[in-house]
Amino acid sequence: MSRETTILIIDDDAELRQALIEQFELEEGFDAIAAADAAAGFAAAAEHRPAAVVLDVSLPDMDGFEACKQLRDQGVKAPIIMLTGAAQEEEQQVQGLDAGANDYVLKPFKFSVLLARIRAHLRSHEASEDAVYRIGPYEFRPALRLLVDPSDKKVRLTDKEASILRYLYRSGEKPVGREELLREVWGYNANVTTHTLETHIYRLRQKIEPDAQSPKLLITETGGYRLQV
Amino acid sequence: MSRETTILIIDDDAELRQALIEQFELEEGFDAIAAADAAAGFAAAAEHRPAAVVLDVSLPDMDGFEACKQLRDQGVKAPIIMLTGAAQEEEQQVQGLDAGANDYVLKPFKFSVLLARIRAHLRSHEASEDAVYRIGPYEFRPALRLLVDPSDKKVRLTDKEASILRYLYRSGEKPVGREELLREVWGYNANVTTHTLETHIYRLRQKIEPDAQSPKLLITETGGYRLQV
DNA sequence: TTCTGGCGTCACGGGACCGTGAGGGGCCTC
DNA sequence: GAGGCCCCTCACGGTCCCGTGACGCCAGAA
Repeated sequence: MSRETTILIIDDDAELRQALIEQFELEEGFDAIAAADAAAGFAAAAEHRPAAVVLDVSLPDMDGFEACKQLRDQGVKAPIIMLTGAAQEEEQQVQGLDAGANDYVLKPFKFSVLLARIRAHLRSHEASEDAVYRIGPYEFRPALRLLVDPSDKKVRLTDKEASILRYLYRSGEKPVGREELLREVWGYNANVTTHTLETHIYRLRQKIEPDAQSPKLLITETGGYRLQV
Repeated sequence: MSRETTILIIDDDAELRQALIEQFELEEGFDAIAAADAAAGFAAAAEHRPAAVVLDVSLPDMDGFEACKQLRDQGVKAPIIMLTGAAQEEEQQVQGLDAGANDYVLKPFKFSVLLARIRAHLRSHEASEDAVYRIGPYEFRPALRLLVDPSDKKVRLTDKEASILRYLYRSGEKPVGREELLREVWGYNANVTTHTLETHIYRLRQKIEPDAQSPKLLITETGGYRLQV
């Protein structure tokens, strides 16, 4: 399924790359992709829109600080964690953080530490305006209430529609009961009926389903709805 | 002025506390407040709503992990940076980050490193849904388009009103020209006149100024507006 | 078969939000 | 003092959003 959180690793050390990919994928259930130099990293970032980036400070074609800046210029809002093996650390840390990195981890590091830091950044980035979810063929930006399809066409969602979609997304592929959805979107003392919710689902489908008659993304389950991500 | 970014330091080492306060205040222009134990820290967090928290792992009345969790439970969404002097670091780092901390810095540390990390967190927290600004007597939550006054009364803002207020806030006390504000709020090719903006300012004043006739917060300057924070 | 409950479809009306028009006050310049 | 400019005030109408009502379809139970 396409819902996995994607981590991009940019490092010229093939061994480390491979080790990180394996641990992210097998032990943590992330999607991990890797690039050996900055140029490949930029391309991968543009294509896969990773949820986080692990970036080595020394790359064959560019130094990591410059790469970090260029990633930001390229529009990458995801957390960037820089890795270093260098000795004179303090100044580099400051430099890295000022270049737009979110964190700076010294080699050698324990995988568990890197992982905990990535998790912390992902967690705090969740609540960010820049957060981007992938739903079927769409890019979904909850804070902007916007869906962007592959041909870059933009669909504006209303407040309620975006809230529904966000809650369904965060529930993964688990079906969400109508009552639960009402509570989450309308508040604990929702004084609307499930019929109102059904109407919003109807309108949402008109916007996101190519064929609203046979929904492929926003599936009806008995008692609720589910997102086919 | 009340606009300074407030940093809360919770540490039982009086010397370190004093050194940090001085550096934050004198060298960096932050407001710094300090507490010697967790209980005092909770009270200070509730009262001052700091933009970031520096938290020692070992406190007289509670360990730092527990303190971190309680801060979160208490509703503190600001970045929390934990400090440690302990030797067995890795496990503690993971534990701290899992407890809800955003970062974990080892003692001894260079002040410049701590500062760079705080800056990085403040920067990324700016774009968060949880960001809270202080405007005059109000708490302003841009993502929720909400103003909360001292008596906890809530004022809902419209989209445009919130955007205007956010941009003015981010400009500090510098006056912002009408054209600039139009560009920022309505987009680069705004096809509305400044008269539209003036009307929104009028409506905003109706909501936030006790006496809309003589504005105390949203001040008219020649050519634009300024926020008296 | 008929009935019933769950859900989809669609139209209607009210309210919120926003842009604009009309008018007015204050200040400066001629 | 007349005119012009900047800005405030407030009302009007259009559009979007949302809740609800009315109706229809389908499946399972009676």
